[in-house]
Amino acid sequence: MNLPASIRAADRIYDRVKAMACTYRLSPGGRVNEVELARQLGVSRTPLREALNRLASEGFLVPTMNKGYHVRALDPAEVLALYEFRAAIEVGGVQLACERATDAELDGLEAFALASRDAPDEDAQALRLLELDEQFHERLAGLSGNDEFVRAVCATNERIRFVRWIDMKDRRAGTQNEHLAIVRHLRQRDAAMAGTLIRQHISRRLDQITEVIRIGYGEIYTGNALAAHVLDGAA
Amino acid sequence: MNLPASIRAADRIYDRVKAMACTYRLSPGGRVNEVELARQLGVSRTPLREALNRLASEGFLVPTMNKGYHVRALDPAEVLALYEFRAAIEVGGVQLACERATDAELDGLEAFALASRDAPDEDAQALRLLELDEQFHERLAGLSGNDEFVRAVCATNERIRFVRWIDMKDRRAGTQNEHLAIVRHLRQRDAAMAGTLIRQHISRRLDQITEVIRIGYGEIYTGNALAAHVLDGAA
DNA sequence: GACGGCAATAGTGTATACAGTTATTCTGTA
DNA sequence: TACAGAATAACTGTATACACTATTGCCGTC
Repeated sequence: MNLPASIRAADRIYDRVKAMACTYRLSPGGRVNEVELARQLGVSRTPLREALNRLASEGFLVPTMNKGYHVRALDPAEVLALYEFRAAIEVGGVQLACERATDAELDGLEAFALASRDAPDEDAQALRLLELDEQFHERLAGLSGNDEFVRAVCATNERIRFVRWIDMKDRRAGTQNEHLAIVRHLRQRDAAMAGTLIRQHISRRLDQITEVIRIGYGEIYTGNALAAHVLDGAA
Repeated sequence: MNLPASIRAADRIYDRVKAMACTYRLSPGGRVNEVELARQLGVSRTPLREALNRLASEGFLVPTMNKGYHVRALDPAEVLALYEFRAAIEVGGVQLACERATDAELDGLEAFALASRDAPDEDAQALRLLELDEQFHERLAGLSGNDEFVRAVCATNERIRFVRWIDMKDRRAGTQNEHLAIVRHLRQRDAAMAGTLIRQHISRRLDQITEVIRIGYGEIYTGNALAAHVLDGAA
């Protein structure tokens, strides 16, 4: 009854290509060359196309008739839409969590937020902060007791990961304290306030997204400042 | 036999297989036999696998290591979760619509709801009602001005279509009047009330889902009572 | 008859070949 | 030189072949 580690080539490269799309090592707007990419990844086109397919239906790639796939461009309007969508999901999830989460679960989440806030300095890199932030939100969504919320949160997190990573760079503090505030209102079973807080928490930097994306494009085109590998396994 | 003449085979059969999964012509829980299904659809396994892949990442199928895909079973808990999720999305979308929709757009939606309510009798089949219902909700989501909401609403609609179809059979009236009430509160820019109404509208029959699913299983296993083709192009 | 191992079968996952479509280069003409 | 159009190359979409895994049926042992 042992579950062998996933040996499917399609699964392996799915993660790699997704990482490449998230970090924009595949240049945004550019066309994906299947033969070239397959060669680069050391597999044939068949499993690669499987991965591209899944990525397209998740919104990372855009299929074009008889011209394969294009990497979705870094579009401010779209990122904004994703932030809005994420806010709606998380507010909804928090309402359910407020009804359903046990005190023990909330204790666990509070401990996580506390530990994240007091993490040692060497962990205070933008990447590490982003990772902790994503984990908090995913765990929070999990307290809704509804996996659809978790899946939706994870999916949107992946699509805005790059932007949030850029954003994290000059947003050192505050995040974890806001997380703590949310958990504490949940423990008081104050759904309305928790919902308001998480909405603010997500919307706070919404007006700066366009600027962040401008910076992001700079990072992309100034070469390896992106440190291509760093975002690969963030979640 | 390689004829990508007009459109991609993968796209064609994607819709067909999705319909088969939605209507449970592919028996829920059962394993999908690729060679058999490909033969049945008149294509090779390659485009079929592409379709199966997309359906898996959309939640219609469940991939299993070295055993292909299984049709997702009709699980009450999961349908419940989808209803909850849908409620959260639509409530969020309505808040945005309340801020952004023009009076003209709301007029249009109201006209649609009115026309739906007063549709001629021969249109009052469960399928037709479901179709109108889905369209209303998708148009409503569209007024949020955020395509992510639309996509999410459409996606969840597809996954609960079968259950709602069963449910529609003894829920003739009321739906359209509730739709009208929602639009009218939107026109008064009363986001709170519109949100409450749509949440109620969606949650109303939540407690009967288990029963509905039981009936659904009956329909599935009593053969063509399902009228397999009817749900195919509902949206 | 029950059970365990082994052969045979069926089925998935991957690679490769091929056909049709799009992009590019080359060539001739004005 | 500029440009149109054909020839060529590059690439995608599909079919097929093959390798490896899981399942099934069979046989012998207990």
